[in-house]
Amino acid sequence: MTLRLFNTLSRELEDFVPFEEGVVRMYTCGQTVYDDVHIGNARTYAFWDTLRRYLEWRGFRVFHVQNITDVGHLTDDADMGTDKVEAAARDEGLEPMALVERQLGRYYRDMVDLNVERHYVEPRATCHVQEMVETVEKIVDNGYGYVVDGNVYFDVSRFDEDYGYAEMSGMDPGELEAKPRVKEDPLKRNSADFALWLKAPEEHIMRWRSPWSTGYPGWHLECTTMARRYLGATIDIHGGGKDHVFPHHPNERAQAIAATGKELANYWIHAGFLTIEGEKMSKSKGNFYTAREVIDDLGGDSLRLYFASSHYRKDADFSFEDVEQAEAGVERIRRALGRLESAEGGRETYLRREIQVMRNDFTEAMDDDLDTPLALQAVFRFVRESNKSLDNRREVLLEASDAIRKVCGVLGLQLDREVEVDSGVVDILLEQRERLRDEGRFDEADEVREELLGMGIEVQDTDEGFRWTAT
RNA sequence: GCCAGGGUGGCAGAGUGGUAAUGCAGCGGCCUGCAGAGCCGCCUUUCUCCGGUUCAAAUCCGGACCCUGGCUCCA
Repeated sequence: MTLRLFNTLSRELEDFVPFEEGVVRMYTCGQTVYDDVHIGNARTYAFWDTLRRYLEWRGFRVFHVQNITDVGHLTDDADMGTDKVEAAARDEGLEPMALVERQLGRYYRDMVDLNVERHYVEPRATCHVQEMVETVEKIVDNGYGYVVDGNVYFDVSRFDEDYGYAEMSGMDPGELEAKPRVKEDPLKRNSADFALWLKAPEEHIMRWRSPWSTGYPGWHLECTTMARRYLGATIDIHGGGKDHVFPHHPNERAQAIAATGKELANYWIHAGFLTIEGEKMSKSKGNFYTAREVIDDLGGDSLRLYFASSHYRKDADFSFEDVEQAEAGVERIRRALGRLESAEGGRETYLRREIQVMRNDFTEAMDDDLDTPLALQAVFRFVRESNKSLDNRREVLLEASDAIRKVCGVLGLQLDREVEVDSGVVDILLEQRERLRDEGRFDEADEVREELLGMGIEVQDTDEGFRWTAT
């Protein structure tokens, strides 16, 4: 069995073979920290996290770099050079870097609650401008860039002739036309060309020195430069949202090849969108939720299970109801773990075979381009098996719970519950209830149960006595 | 217009030629003092529509309809 990934470059499922045996170098496009992480961003970052954890499950050593963009590139109007970070900072009356630091804090809090692991390196764009300038110099030296009035542009038609530009997106550079709403930069030779370096207008705060002008880098440059800086000339996996299929990734790729003659990445992976009521969420329509509000409402595990329950390349239509469904699924898994870990066990060992079945099914599903919904099927099937198998030896039950935790861990589930209760009081009430039940005073026993429920303690009676969980 | 991807049962969502996974919700049963959880069964001859290929199609071919995204801000 080998892992197969859908490579946007070939539009086919391909066997995944890393450049160096046993090691995976991956780079994914990260957050521009001028605003809060929304659930669409969260889905994509959670997916990279699952991909990375799965590669590790498969035995690879993974170097995963995800950038932090702390400078805003351009907004709608390509000519004006307005910077998103700068614009957001102005709106809030903050210095740009103060805004960045605040948003970065919020970003990390979201990632922690989503159980997205820290990345190997999290390079910041503003720390690498000098290296971006060097990339542009190489591109110009190799004849793929041209300078006009302090600006530098990438010559797409020249690149297309030499290497082919349309491979990933299917977009023919000759047929590219700017949308009517975009004011075409008159300094470009062709519509398909894009900026490598732009001269900063007087009022522009973000500005760096370069051989061509005091200005700022084109927005495709940071990934090209930082991926190579930390992972080497050709990386294994480059990921991003599917909106990057064009123009961002073809341009990154073109820059990298133009600068060094080497392919930037062997596998290009693109994640689908989360929509709301069938429409892409966007700031202007206001139809989006922040990851924070969903996490606060339903918890990180619910969100991770919700994400895992649809395939990463497919668009998914977000609704709170669906996350609530996922929450119920998380509870089902948690209860099964509770049973396995607290049961006394018996003498059987047949559950061991089922553990192996689950692991195999899980791996097979994940090998098929990270089919997490199918992988979940294996988990839930095993949950049912284990619920029926508490007559197995205790060590087997613990193996089973460990297997569930590991497999769910790949999907980013933590499955632990915060318990903050005064166990002394709880124990007294539980004891009291048992006594009342023994005496047949059920009405009073039920009152105690209600009282416990009010404290967040749910009591359940089982064959082996009562059990309680914190809600 | 050009490029890309979709339409599966109440909901979500797998499934690329051979009885439609799995989860959620609902209903019935077992269990229970009751409840919950758990287990068993049902909802489920149907996969947007129309043709075709095949012993056999949600799955392959042809056509239609509908939806979403990208086309230089975007996960």
